[in-house]
Amino acid sequence: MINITLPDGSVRSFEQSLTVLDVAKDISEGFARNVISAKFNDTTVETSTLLTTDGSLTLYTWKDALGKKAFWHSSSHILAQALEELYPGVKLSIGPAIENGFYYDVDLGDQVISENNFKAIENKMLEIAREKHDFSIKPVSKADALLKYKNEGNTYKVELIENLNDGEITFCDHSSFTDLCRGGHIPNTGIIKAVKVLSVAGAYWRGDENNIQLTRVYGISFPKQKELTEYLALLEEAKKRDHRKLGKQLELFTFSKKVGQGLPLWLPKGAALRSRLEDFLKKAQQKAGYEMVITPHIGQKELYVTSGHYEKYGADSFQSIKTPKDDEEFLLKPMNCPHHCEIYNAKPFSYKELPKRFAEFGTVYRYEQSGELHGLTRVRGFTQDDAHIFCMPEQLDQEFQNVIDLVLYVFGSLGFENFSTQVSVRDPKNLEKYIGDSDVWDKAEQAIINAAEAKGLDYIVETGEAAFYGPKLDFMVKDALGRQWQLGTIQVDYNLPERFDLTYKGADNELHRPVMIHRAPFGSMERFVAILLEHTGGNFPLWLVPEQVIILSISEKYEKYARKVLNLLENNEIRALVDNRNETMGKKIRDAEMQKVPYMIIVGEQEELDGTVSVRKHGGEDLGTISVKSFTSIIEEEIKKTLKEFKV
RNA sequence: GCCGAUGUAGCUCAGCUGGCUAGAGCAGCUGAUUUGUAAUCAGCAGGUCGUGGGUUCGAGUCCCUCCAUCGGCUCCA
Repeated sequence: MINITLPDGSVRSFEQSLTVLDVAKDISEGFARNVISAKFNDTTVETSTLLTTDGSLTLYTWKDALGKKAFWHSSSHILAQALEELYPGVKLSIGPAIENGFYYDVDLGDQVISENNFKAIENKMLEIAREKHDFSIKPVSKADALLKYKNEGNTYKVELIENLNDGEITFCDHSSFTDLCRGGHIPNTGIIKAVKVLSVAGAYWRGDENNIQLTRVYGISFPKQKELTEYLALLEEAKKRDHRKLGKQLELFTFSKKVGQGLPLWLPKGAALRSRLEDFLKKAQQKAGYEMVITPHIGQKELYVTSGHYEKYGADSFQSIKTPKDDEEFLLKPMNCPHHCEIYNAKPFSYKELPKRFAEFGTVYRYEQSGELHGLTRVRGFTQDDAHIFCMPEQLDQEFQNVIDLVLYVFGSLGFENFSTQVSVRDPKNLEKYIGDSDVWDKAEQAIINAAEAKGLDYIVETGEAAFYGPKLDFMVKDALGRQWQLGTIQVDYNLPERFDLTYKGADNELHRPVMIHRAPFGSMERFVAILLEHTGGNFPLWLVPEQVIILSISEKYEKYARKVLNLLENNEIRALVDNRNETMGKKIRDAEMQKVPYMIIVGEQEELDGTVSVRKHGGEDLGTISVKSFTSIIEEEIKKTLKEFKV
């Protein structure tokens, strides 16, 4: 007699051992047809797994995240089989399910896969799928497992197996195909009805660029053709929100081959938008007790030797700028902290004056690898909304929490709700990557976790993601295609104060060392605007948008009245412009719609006579004919709703 | 930096297996039209086909170099 507990707490008793699928059938035949994977006592199992003991069982269908995982994991086996058949001699390495689909990393020798081959791979995969092969898991001894792959000359699998213990090695079979595998499959290949090979890329073995580069084939699969079609349509939709496309369309920024790659040029509308963002933050920072400072774009090499940046990044950065005569060397500043440390050092501070909070929209230059550049999200010259807080150790927790409040305020004002927070700490296996004593790092990491806890953030801890001088709390947001980007960041640093010999006079009349917080709520203006573009699809909040209102005159006869309305709006600090082109109303509306102007005002004979305006919102909503005054209050109300004051 | 792909007018794209002065729509300019909620009509102008080299009687089309961009990998102070 065995008892199986289901997620709802109910217990089902069975006379004898039975498979996962049997339990599903016991619940309902219909349900059982949809069950594709399961978890038994926290271990992923197959639907064919025989249950011999009491335990709790969770059954998954395609609708569950773990069901999808099993589906895509199984699909990657089929991809591997297809590749083996199409590319003789291919060596398999690893092939997991990912957030959207799966991939397989293979060593093709001197064969090459390109987009032209995708169709053939898909067809082969579908052919295998249609044959409805069962997936079956079998235990294999380490010796046998090694023997198989040594015979095949597959060093990747051999390396993987060598790191496994005897007794925990399993192979998964379907059709004529066998692969080293931990398990977690769907019942048979026939469930996979639609397959798409999405892309092919190079990927270093074990993620290490010193290793050989394998070929990574990305794919996705679905139980219905319709779902694949919908997914591909979704991808197409997402591409329309690409900030590079929108930035061009809305004339916000551009790049020039002559100026250089990764060096963004802000166009008038983009520059205005950006300075509006800066003003917004300046206002909040002023309330929070920050003081603005300004520092130059270059600094003596010695400055970065002191900070430790030169040793860490000097070789892979823009190289030094030399002077005509003397043997001086300057570097383009890759960050603002060393400059701010010297501002702190400009005069002695008493503990009574701390914390000092120096803020600057500081433009920095970093030599990013060419393959890394990406629109406005990864560039070589960018402006950080930087600030450095110098405080006493006992002020650290409170200061850090205050910064979290500021970041949350910034995100809230711009409608970022789907962000995640991560605490980035040292990689304990690579301590040589970091400067400073271990106990100081412990303190810093603890301070961040304390603050994140105090603010109730739902954070994850990422090891190895810390900056070389200190751990950080990062605010991550996804772009249109689901790629994760770091925007806001808050970092605790005990090291630079040491290196720059920063001090304050304590109540005990002794000199003490302050702690430093680096922080940037936006992260960088470039990246923030990019992600904001992708999130809003170019429909910025009203307070931020380049043009809030466009006034469309029906004909030249009403241009004078249009100017009058413009004037009234401008008096109320509403950003508006007049479209008095000799075009039809339909054309003017179409153009304004494509420029994503939030409000269109139409003025003709009727409006001029009554002193009113006809209002159309972006997207087509008709607000009717109203007075200019009530229109301005509509605008003011909408702004008030999204843009709240920062409360300290 | 590495793997794969792409690069034709300001923008979006066509140009088959190499063959006469490289096409279209939009944007621009000129003119007509004076317009009521997503494209009025006509005309004009605009391109050393990313760059440099090569193959060929002949290259936008084939090959190589470099540059830039895109999708990944690595990296990200």
